[in-house]
Amino acid sequence: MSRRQGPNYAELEAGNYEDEFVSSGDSSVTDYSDYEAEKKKSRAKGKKAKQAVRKIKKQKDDKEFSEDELITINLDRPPDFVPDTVSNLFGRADFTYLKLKPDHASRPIWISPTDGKIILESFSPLSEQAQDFLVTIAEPISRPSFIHEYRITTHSLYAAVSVGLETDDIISVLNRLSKVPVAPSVVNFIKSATLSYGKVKLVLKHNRYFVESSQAEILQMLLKDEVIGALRIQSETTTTTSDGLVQTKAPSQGDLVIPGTKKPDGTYVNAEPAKTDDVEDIFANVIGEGDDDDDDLDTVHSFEISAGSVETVKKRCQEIDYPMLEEYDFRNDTRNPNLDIDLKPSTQIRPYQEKSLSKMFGNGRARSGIIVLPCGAGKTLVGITAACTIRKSVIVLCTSSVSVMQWRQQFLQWCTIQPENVAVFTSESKEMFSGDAGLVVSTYSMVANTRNRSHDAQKVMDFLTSREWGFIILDEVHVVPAAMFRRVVTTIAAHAKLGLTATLVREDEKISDLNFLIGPKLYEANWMELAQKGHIANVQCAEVWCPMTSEFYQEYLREKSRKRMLLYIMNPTKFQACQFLIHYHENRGDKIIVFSDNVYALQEYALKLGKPFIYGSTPQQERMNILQNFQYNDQVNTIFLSKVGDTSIDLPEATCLIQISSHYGSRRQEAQRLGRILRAKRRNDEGFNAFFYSLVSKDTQEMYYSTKRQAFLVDQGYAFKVITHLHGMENLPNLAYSTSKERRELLQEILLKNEDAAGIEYGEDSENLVGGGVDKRARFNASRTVGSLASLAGGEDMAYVEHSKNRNKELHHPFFQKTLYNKKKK
DNA sequence: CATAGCGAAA
DNA sequence: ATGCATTCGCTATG
Repeated sequence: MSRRQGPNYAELEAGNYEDEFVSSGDSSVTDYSDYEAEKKKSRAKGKKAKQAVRKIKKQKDDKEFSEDELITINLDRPPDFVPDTVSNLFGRADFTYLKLKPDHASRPIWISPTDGKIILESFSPLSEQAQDFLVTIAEPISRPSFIHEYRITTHSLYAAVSVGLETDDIISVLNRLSKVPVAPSVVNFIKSATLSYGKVKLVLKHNRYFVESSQAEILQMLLKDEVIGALRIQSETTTTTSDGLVQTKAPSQGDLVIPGTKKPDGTYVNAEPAKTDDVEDIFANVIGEGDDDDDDLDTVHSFEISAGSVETVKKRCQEIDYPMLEEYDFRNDTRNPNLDIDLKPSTQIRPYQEKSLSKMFGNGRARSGIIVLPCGAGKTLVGITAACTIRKSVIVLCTSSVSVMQWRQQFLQWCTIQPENVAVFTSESKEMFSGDAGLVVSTYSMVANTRNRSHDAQKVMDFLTSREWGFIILDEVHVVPAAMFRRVVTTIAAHAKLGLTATLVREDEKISDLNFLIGPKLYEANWMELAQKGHIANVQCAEVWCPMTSEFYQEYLREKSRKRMLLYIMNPTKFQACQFLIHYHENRGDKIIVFSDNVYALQEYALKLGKPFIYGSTPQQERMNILQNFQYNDQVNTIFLSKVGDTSIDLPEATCLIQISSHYGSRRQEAQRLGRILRAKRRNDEGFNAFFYSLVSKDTQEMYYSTKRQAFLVDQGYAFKVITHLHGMENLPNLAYSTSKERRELLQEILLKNEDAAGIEYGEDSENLVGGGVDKRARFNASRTVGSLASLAGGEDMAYVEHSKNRNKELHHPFFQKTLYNKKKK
């Protein structure tokens, strides 16, 4: 299969380079060449790593190829293949001089010599293992169906080293996977970037912070640094050697078992994938559960710094390319009391959850870092399992008090922790656990609050800051402002930190902050892969182009940006499309969520269609009421949500999502919203089971934003289908705004509403809508006849037609009556 | 004493 | 630069 595909593709692609990237004067500038080839030779490796390296060396096809053996890329083929699915591919540089290895067809990746970009053919049989490896050592840039793009950066290499990979492993595996010999520039970059990585550790012992390394020279070097040297604390209580450093015994490793990874028959899930050939063996050794420690030395050296200067030192270390790893040797921590917590025997964790945890606990200690999983993929369970592995006091921070209750509930559901050991710290409940160790769930704002606290809150805060925490879980790390984060991380003394997020937006200032505030990215899941394996829903994404009606477009052209927005959101055609899609999917048996950023539009839409809606000022009680009805009441199949739905509302499983206002091109929001229907994990083998629509008014600004917003999802491999015509929409009974009179009235209303935009008072009506009640405003469209929809001209129909009405309903099990968190009294 | 409503902050 | 949603603590109300 790939034998056949590989060469073809390679040649086509090669041919294409010639045509597409002629004369490459402006190849992207890179600092790779700046790294001189010969720094110091990398130090002796740990035994396991050595074994892995030896094993690779043994592979027959890993030999060096002589110049004669390499194939010059054929430039005479026509450029059949246009690589527009991958952002920029190799830029505009000319790589036709690269020589292919003779067996390039069986090797899945290309590596650019100039900027560390890696292209992976995801149809290669080796692709899955290669992906495992590449996400470890490189940043995923774009992962559509056939070709994936990665990039090696200093950050990604840092992450690779911190999960236990060594310089030589990285280079040899890369070389083995690559169709072309890995360029010396790339090798040198990897060497020089990783040489200093993973050598310095930050260790919290007895509430004091130590900078630790197995190499005294490195610490001496750090102490000579003007920033770090000044922050050192000389303490009398510890004995120091002649060089001024403290010497202690290096922590030893052992056989750590992550709970939940055992199958019922007692065998490890780990051992499950049958090794079919040596290739997999290599990957298991090199990438897999890399439990090799950094060195075999039995002593480590350290010096102390104050808790207050931790952040400065960490930042400085990052700057001088000696980033500190934070590790917690929890099994040898006798000072902090153990927490009696374990996963319930029935709890099984999934392979990718286990994989992410194995990155965290790879060397028998708990590494600090970030795990990236799409929403609905069980981030919470990963956090809980990690807590059950460490078995020390845990503190969980989330963004809202709603998720606080969810975390609490999940902990009680999945593991054996006693309810009296669980404390909730929010504005409405300020608890402390009574035992030696326990679990605290709180919010960022509660902990990071700088304003004056109530007396109780202060008492709890003192409790939190006075003790040493084994583990801190930081939920939704991407939303927390850096400043607040800083405060949290510095005020709470925690040995291990785990950040959880669904979307780690790259090339963002905040993300690099996270790198030294929490740690490197330990694991990032591939959405498509999870969907294929049935862990999350398979989603069909579509962008529906709704032409503006002529009246609206006239006004649109006249108005300023502020009013323009309202006009294209309230575009009658869009409204009709929305109405049609709701109708269509309700008949399919879907549960539908409609998102609108704009509160005014949200209310207009919802009221006119007679659907319940939730926005900021909807009281908590009523939200619950609406959500309960949405989940269990067959009459309520559609709800409208404002931005509240993005975070902090526990949405029941919906299967269809419609976006009517997608302003401000935020990729993260788009991803987050898509995540709302990923939870609906059904029988994926039957095709798509969730639908995501973006309604866009044609020829307006929206088009631009929409493309921007989709970028993240496209990079994750989602294909957006453009729908220009909704088949059958004209025949929908009660189609709104089907006469020009109605449209004119709407336009008048909008232009009027625009003036007094502040005074919108429909909030009080919303309780009437629960349970499918129809608002008085809905009667206007009660018996309208269908008008012609000349404006909705277009070629394509909706691409999929499914008529099994009850398919999706089957999975709403009537007996799943969830206990209401707000029924609970403190 | 519980709860709703308000303003401030970020 | 602006809108939206959040949370916290205070205060009025029965």
